Amino acid sequence: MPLFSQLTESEQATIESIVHRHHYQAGETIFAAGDPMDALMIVASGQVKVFQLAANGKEQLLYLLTTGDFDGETALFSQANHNSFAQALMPTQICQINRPEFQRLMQKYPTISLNLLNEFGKRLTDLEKRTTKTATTSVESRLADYLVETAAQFESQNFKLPLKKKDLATYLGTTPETISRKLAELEQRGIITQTGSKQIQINDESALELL
Amino acid sequence: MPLFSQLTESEQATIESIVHRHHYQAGETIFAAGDPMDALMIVASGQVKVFQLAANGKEQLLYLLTTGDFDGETALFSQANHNSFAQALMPTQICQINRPEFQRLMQKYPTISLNLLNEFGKRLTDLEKRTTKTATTSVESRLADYLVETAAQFESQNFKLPLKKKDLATYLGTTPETISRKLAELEQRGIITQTGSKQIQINDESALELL
DNA sequence: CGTCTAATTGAAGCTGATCAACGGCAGTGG
DNA sequence: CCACTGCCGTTGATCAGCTTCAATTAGACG
Repeated sequence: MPLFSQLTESEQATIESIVHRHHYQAGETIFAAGDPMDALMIVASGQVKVFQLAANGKEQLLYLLTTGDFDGETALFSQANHNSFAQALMPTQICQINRPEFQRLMQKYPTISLNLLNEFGKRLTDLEKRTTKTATTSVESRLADYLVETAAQFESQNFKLPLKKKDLATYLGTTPETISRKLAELEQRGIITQTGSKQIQINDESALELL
Repeated sequence: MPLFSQLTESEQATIESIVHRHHYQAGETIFAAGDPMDALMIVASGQVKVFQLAANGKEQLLYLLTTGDFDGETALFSQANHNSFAQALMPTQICQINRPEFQRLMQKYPTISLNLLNEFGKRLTDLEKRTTKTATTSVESRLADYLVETAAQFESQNFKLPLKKKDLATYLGTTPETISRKLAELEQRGIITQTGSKQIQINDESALELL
């Protein structure tokens, strides 16, 4: 729980008692756009995708949350509704803290708001970068970029995509067909190899980087 | 100064004494990507554009700051470098507060960090929405959306674009040529009228909204 | 008044979306 | 254990929206 990492064990235990736990199966919706947003959601285990739906029905993947990630902070201060959807991608444990209780925590432990500010900052920086990439570069280079970043996360040149290609497409602002084609093209050029389904082997990282 | 709005007058006066003032002319660079980020920047008067440059040289406009807006918060906690550029679009007054002094302020007046959190939240929500729009809808509908929002800000159906079309293009993730064409098309359809340069008259707001 | 940048307009080309059909894999139920 | 049924992913063909390049005009500012 990075949010509470600076607290002592007994303090963290107090938080345990405040938290409400929920379990979701793969495919289940955790919240939908329009739902009142009155709690902070922390992913205890599993994987959650957070996305928006455009008026034309197209999906945009915003965040992929895994253990320790959280969401729903935006309106922990002012009342508001969700503007995105959250869906479990696998069996997932969620902890929730209500707004009033979270506000009390923040007052008691100011370090929490600092952690929050840091997390917000990271997210902003990340989104700014993604916005720029999506608007100014080709699908090919966005995909290349994603592969490099993902390899860095896994600390391995051989990894399994943590996402369905369908979702990866909406993350990169494109379609599954295009992803499929571009990956095939990269493989043909010898830059990557697709072993199993979703399993990717990077052969020439520098080539990827200069796309 | 929305950041300090909850403080008393004398407290705000104290802040006055901490602040470093700078003046920039139209076109001047306030900071560039790679510069060390060690101060919070507040726009006292004027207009500032914050943008990123992609590897291919293309520009992406992220924020347009006017009086009272601020930037540079992302690294008020951890040392880091700017990843964007800021440029004055007209004669502009800037107030700066160094990291250590700002941190002291935050400790003394916790309301400031709440204000910061709120502002971060707004920015995140806004960016998420923009990312979705850019990735999932046509230039036409993004432009229509922008016109509606801008009219709402000015509280008038007849307003002057606060931006050069060139910059508007990078804001909407397209090119000046396309903006020009789309505006001409909207005018031909009778939905808007372009009176002076940059002066826009909305004739049929509902038509814009359903694009 | 002259210069420089912004904006417009035209023509051409390309990237990527869309539509449709097929193959494959996984989970389900008999 | 096998067959059935969806969904995911792939591949092909077509098409449109937008970018790009180039040339011209308009506008801003000293």
